[in-house]
Amino acid sequence: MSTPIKLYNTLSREKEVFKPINPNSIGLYVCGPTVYGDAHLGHAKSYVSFDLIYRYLKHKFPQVKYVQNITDVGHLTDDADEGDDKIAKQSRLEKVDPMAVVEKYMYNYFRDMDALNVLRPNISPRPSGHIPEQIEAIEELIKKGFAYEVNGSVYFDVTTYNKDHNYGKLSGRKVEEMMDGAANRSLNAQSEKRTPLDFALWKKADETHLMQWNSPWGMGYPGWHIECTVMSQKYLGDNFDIHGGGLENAFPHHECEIAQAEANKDKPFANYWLHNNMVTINGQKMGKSLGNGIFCHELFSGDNFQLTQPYSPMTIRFFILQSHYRSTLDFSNEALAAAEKGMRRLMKAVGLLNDLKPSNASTLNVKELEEKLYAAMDDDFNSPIAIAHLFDAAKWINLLKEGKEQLTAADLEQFKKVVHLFVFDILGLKQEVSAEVEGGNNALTNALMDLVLEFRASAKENKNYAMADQIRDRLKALNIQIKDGKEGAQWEYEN
RNA sequence: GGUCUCGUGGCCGAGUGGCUAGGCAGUGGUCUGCAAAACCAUCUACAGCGGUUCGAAUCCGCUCGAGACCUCCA
Repeated sequence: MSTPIKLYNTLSREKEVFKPINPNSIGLYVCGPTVYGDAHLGHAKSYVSFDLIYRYLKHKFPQVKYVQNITDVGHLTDDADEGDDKIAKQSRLEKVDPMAVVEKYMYNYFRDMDALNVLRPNISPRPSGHIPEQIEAIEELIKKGFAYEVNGSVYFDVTTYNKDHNYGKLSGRKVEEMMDGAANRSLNAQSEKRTPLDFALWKKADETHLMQWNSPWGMGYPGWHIECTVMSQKYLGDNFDIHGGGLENAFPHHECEIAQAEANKDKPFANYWLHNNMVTINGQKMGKSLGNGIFCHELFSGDNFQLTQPYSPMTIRFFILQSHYRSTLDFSNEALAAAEKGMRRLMKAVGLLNDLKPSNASTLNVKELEEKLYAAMDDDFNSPIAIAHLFDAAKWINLLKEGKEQLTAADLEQFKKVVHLFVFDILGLKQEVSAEVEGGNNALTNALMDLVLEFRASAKENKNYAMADQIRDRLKALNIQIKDGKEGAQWEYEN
């Protein structure tokens, strides 16, 4: 399948045909988390979305280099230039080393993403491990006149940069307008910056600062934006294909990344900018200050006052994929419960694929289904449309099983292949099996269940419905559902 | 205040000039000893008011409402 992918590029504000720099190796950089706390529903949406994009690119191209940073220094609590380092602040709260904070939450992050079946990036670089590279880039910026040092800190000179470049081209802002806006706002008067728009490349650290490194400007630490510029270019080249991240980072973070990169290299940075949208909870933004945040592990356990029940990782993933990555996604228990039911129906059907028997003729158009699925994904990774088509496939599977539709052996093979490809490989869904099922002796269980169903069948034959219902009810209590059909009864676990 | 985005049926959520989105819930049916599951059928829409057009949920304007960024957040 070599149909072109169209993707919405924030730089142009329209859908563009994706033209890779090198079709044999796609470069994808996505802003990763600052690991000072556990991953929440917003992280889940963001990284499931980019996982979908990564998976689809991987399917369409021979190689995708996926780089996603783990921020472990330099991300401040207030704005890019003031306030405390988030990691340092958390380390004081937890009374452990900053890097212990990083280790803990990084592992938790990967644990939760693994549960969501998010594929790991090829490279997860950390800024603390790229201090020399960042210093080098800052020195180059100073040398080229795009940055200046004040008191051991270094700032990017937006005014100078904007003379020959367009600062604000990503977020659609104009420097003059931002200056006006900034002038009207009560910013700290004694700032070292020449203008409020300038941003920190390197910050001076006093003795009490927990994470600091030596530099040409004395002891300090890198600014937040420079890490992404340096690490993306180090692993993907000065000009690479796709840069992704959360919509809230378009300004200033991504704008600053572009400025740093294009000032230094004098060539375009990322060709395509992809931004995913946010999660709202009952229509309201999810945020720390609102106290309505939900961690991934809370979703999985149900342990949060806003949750009426636990939701499995695949339910969360499916819920996220049922909306488009550029749309806001509104969380509610009702919506999650609906997603859970829908997903179970879909996955049950997919699980029946291998039981289907071929016929002499086909009554369904597999080729058309395949084309629709590709068309959906090619159109800016439209997973909700793809899922809608997969529900058609689920309906087909059930009808095929009942013999109401037919497929030839060749079509059936292709049908299985396509459904498996999109459900498992591209959408990244997987069958969820409870631990007790997985841990059980399946061969033995199957044999025992056959026996039980046999007894029930003979009870029914003798019109001993009390007995038949008792068997059904008792099995129900064990989370085993009996499904009567004209070919006899079947059973399955309800997770 | 500035910049931008969005308002779709009971709920979630696609679509974006004329063609069924889909899921969940509801209703009727097939099947069943009865259920469940599955399948079939079906109801409820495009915030409001103008305008453009043969035709608008889709384009334009205004009003109302919500949200994002500008200050930490995926």
